Amino acid sequence: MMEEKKMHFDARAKVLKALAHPTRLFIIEEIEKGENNVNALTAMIGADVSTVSKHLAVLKHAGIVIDEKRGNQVFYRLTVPCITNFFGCIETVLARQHAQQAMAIGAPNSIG
Amino acid sequence: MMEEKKMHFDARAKVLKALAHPTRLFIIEEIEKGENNVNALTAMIGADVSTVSKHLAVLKHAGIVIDEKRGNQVFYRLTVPCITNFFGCIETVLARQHAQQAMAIGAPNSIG
DNA sequence: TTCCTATTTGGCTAAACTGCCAAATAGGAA
DNA sequence: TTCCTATTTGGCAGTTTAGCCAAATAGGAA
Repeated sequence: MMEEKKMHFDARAKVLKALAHPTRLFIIEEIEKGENNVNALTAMIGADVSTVSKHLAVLKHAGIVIDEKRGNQVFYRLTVPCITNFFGCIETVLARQHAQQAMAIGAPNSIG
Repeated sequence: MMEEKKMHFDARAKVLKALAHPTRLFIIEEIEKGENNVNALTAMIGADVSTVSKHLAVLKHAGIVIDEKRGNQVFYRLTVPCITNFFGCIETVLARQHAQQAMAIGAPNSIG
């Protein structure tokens, strides 16, 4: 694997890694509707504030969200609007999984 | 967070987690060109065969690739064609990161 | 200043992930 | 059968991640 290509895959993998957590996906979907502060997100998620803060830090470090301090609150919003439709293909994968399961129940050996 | 929604985020996170590794991204890009067997991929990647085999198992378990045994070789291919264009948004995030870095060098406080 | 709220950081434990080696498994050829 | 190649599986050591609590930091109000 060429060195340049490898760095490219590393960079993409880092972004995906930041996305790959249910709480962080929730945060993304939530702030896609509009910016939100840590406290409000924490109330919705139901985990410790420190946990939510760290999830936000992961998203920020990956360049997915951006933060802005106003008064003693910190508001987060998406850096890129495309993140949400981004999930269309994942849904396709999931739909396929469900289809396979259904086929497996009906006809165990018919999957090619 | 509602239970139903939580399961949905869990499912999406699992797919993303499977994608979030440079070697697996390489595999995806490679077999997107056409099916490939474990040996050939291993040669390209330059890791141990067992390592590559496990990466393929992760992708398979996530429903991203499918395998087919022919003779004593196993060929892998993508289950869904969309996985590749899927990365468009990630590139946008990465481009933004680079833009931010460039701006940070030229004008440290001008990022909104 | 002191107090209160919002957020981040440090530290810890438990769990998950990675990559290698060695061994097991499977198919084809002799 | 035995041998060879292709692939998967088991296991182990090192690294990373997740989530909590406690403590530190920052801003606003009294």
